[in-house]
Amino acid sequence: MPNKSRITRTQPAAVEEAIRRLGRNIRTARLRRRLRIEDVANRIGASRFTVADVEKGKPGASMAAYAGALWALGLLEGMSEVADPDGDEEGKTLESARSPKSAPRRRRLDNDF
Amino acid sequence: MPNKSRITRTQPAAVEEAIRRLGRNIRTARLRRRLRIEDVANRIGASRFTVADVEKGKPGASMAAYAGALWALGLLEGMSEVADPDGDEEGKTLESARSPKSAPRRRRLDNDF
DNA sequence: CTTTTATGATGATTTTAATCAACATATAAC
DNA sequence: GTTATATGTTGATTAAAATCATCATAAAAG
Repeated sequence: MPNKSRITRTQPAAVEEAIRRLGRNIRTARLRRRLRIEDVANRIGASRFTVADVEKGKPGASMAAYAGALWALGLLEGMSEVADPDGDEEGKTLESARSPKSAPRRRRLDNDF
Repeated sequence: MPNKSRITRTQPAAVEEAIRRLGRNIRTARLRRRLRIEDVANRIGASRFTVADVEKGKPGASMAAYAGALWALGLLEGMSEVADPDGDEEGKTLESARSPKSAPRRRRLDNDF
């Protein structure tokens, strides 16, 4: 990351916690399968340090590292359900029969949020 | 990433596809909520470019970026279920009543996989 | 159609992720 | 207990992520 990388440092507590939990889950799954960190690393072409970061729930680690670890453990399918449009009830309710390709225009000075 | 960054380049097709799908799902959820890429970016303290990368399913983008986007859309909870130990039937079966803190020792020259 | 805004694309800059080496520690196997 | 292996830690190196600026394109609103 470059310029004032805010994203990896200033994150809502809920986000950091969710990532840490995912890391712990991955670690639990690996140990249950009797695999070493290095085994997982070898399967996805990464170093043991990167996989260790994933298990620690490091926010800055790449999605490729997390998804790769899940794949190596046979747990990738669960990721496809995250934010699945079919399960996004709130989104379906908000959607007004249309499927816009860009967000609606904002009026000038409409700095909401 | 540094030295010969393999992880973000050499990924199983299934991993890349799963990440792309997640990105598409995030985009769909955002549009349903009538939010701009920039709105999501502002909520998590990221640039619009980073959020755009997430929606494109860029493997190298950080987990913080993906999780942050999910959080901004109220979809973070789904992430907690990924690799959830309680739902990992295969893992539970493999686990032999014990909870080892490190993987089992490997005999010399046991370069499996 | 016109206007306005959201998004895409490219290139440059800066911070950091991913890597490796070396050593320390902890845990499993015996 | 001893031994061997898995994991943790620290610091250095290098490539890439995140950022920003700018311009181009596309789509919504009127």
